[in-house]
Amino acid sequence: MKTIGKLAKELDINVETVRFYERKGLIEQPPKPDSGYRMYDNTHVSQLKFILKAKALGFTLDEVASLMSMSGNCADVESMGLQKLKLIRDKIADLQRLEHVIQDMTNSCKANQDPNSCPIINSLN
Amino acid sequence: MKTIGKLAKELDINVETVRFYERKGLIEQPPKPDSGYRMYDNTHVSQLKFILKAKALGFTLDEVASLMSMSGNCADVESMGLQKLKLIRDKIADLQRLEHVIQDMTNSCKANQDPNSCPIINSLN
DNA sequence: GTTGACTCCGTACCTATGTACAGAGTTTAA
DNA sequence: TTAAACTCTGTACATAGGTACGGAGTCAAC
Repeated sequence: MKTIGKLAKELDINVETVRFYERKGLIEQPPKPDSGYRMYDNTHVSQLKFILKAKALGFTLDEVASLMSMSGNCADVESMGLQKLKLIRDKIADLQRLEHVIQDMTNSCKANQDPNSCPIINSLN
Repeated sequence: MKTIGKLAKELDINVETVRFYERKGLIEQPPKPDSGYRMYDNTHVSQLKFILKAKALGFTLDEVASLMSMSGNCADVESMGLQKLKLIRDKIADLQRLEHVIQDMTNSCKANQDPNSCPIINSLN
């Protein structure tokens, strides 16, 4: 059993973040003995690690909550993964379009001989 | 000369957005005759189109402000473009890593035979 | 000339994910 | 035993880019 400070340090997150996740209902309420201090055990550590990993994969906190409540229903989880996958791919496609546009623009800048005008600014006008 | 409502409609943006950009200093202050109503001309239309195009390329409003104030200094503009390009490429790389991880996960789900466990949930635990 | 549409200003609200702080109580180490 | 460190609750603040609203004034059409 550890206090919130130890827990946060162990997971390298902020104390306030732990309380924030508690308010959001993402982690179980820890028991609070006489002192009023939250006391955490390894269950909470596991839950928080789960949240942090899922977050790192790009799931929002609401999605993490869903994932946790699906507890093992593989079809549902897979469907959520596929949905996220589609989102990621769409975003990649978006960014690649932007990449090419901006690449072209900066190339025009490099080729530009006229010091009094800029191809990027011109194409935005 | 047109009022803010006509302008907003022409550009298909919100009236409040126009005022918001004005507060941010992105567009010139329009004259306000006796009525107190803002009156816009084609200069403002051009400025707003510039903003909308730059925004669509992924520039933040602060960056748009910089772009507009660089007025023609091609080297500065190019440098900003290259910076944005790097950011976009980093983000793409990030997303591609995620894409592969989640792809692998959902593939494991498809291959999964055990109805009582989910490879995605397991790998997050 | 009146009614409805439009505009004004200032401020609050929204999303998502936290972070910070004030003032009070608790625990721990020297 | 006392000072430092920690925790509590509740609320405000932060980012970015807007959106919404209240109450008052103005304009346009019938």
